[in-house]
Amino acid sequence: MTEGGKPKDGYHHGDLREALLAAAEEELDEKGVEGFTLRGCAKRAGVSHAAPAHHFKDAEGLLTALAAVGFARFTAAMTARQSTAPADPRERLIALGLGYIDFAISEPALFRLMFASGRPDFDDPDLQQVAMNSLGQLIHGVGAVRGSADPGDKAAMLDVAAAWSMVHGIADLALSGRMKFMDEPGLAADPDATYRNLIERILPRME
Amino acid sequence: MTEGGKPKDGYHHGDLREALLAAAEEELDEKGVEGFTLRGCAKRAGVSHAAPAHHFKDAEGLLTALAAVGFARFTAAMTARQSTAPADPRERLIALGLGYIDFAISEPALFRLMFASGRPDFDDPDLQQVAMNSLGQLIHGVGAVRGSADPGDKAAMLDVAAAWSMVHGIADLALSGRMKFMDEPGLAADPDATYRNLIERILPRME
DNA sequence: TGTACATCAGTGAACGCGCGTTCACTGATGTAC
DNA sequence: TGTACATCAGTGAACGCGCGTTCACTGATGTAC
Repeated sequence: MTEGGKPKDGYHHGDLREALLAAAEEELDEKGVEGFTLRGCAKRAGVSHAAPAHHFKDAEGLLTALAAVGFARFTAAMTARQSTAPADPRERLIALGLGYIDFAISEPALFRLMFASGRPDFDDPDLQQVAMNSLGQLIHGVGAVRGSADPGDKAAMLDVAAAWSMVHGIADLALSGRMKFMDEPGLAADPDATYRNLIERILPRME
Repeated sequence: MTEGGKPKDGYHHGDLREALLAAAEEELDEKGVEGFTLRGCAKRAGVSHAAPAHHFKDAEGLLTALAAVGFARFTAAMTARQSTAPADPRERLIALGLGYIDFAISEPALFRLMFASGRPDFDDPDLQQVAMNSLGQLIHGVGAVRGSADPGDKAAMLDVAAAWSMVHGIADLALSGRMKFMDEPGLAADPDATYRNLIERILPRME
């Protein structure tokens, strides 16, 4: 079997499942959740339109798997940002938030699929698992800022909700172009500085 | 001509435009942005599927008009909440935010259409106007909290972005069921108190 | 080492469906005279 | 007040299209013997 999802021979694909996921991502980027089509994915993968049925039950099945890939990448984006941050818990939480926003902006279609569409099956155990991992990362980051206080009590949950809401709001507004009004008053070049300024506002109450 | 969008006679409708907007809202509620269909709207309005063409160019035209209706109602939801709030600018801004969240939760399909879909034509002047009104209300509310400081400078824009992001994030997460994790630690009955707690966190830096 | 066979991934033709669009039409209304 | 006519909202049949689904099939692989 060849590596990397390349065709194995002219007939059997070798790793059509992976190829379909990649195709589905392209399809999603270009057509959006609304125009997403199973036939389109098959065509992109260079395969007959009946072939996907061997790997995914239907379009929702493919989108569910794609959403799971998205959450894994989402977690990775947050980790990546954190890995370049100073050890200070506040800095690490800010970095996590910037990673969250990074992901939304660089993969808008995937972000929309994950957070603003009803198409994936969110009861799917795999999807729930990876989504939980992402949330866990956030809970952990907030917990570190809070120090030794109980990570499960109401105050902690409120802190998590505050951090999540702020960061998610920034991401969603930025992704849909609604942060453009910020470009006018000559701060121009550095959106990260803007986002950092916003995220910092939720820190004071957390300590 | 009869009032209220009722049929005028068996043939001409009387106010099909309004009836189609109402039908489109139902269609959107039930099918979501993804399943929205012009034929479905016509059927709901009790009219042949070719009739809408006399009032809207196509499905996008109808959705654009519906989004405009949505923004008008959105503004009204914020105003309604503010009208029951104490005169204190901070209380009024919190009320505005709660109105924002109210709207998202009570009209999720419309909110999605307005903030998380590419289907309406956001370059449409009418739509842009009503959307601007909503944003203007927010800018005004933040300005009141900031007092006499320049409402157009960078600090003011950052305050607006902070308030907007927080409130929008809460709304979007609540609407997609992702605030459910807050239900566990026995705060149960009063989501408004939770949202208020979150919104209050962005006030300190604004004064 | 070679042959038979089960397995299963992929093909391609066929289907029915709902969609948007077009078009000749019809019925109601309002206005000119 | 009555008649002719232009206007325009709505009808319903027809169309082509792309979709998902089904089905008999074919080709490659791996395993039993």
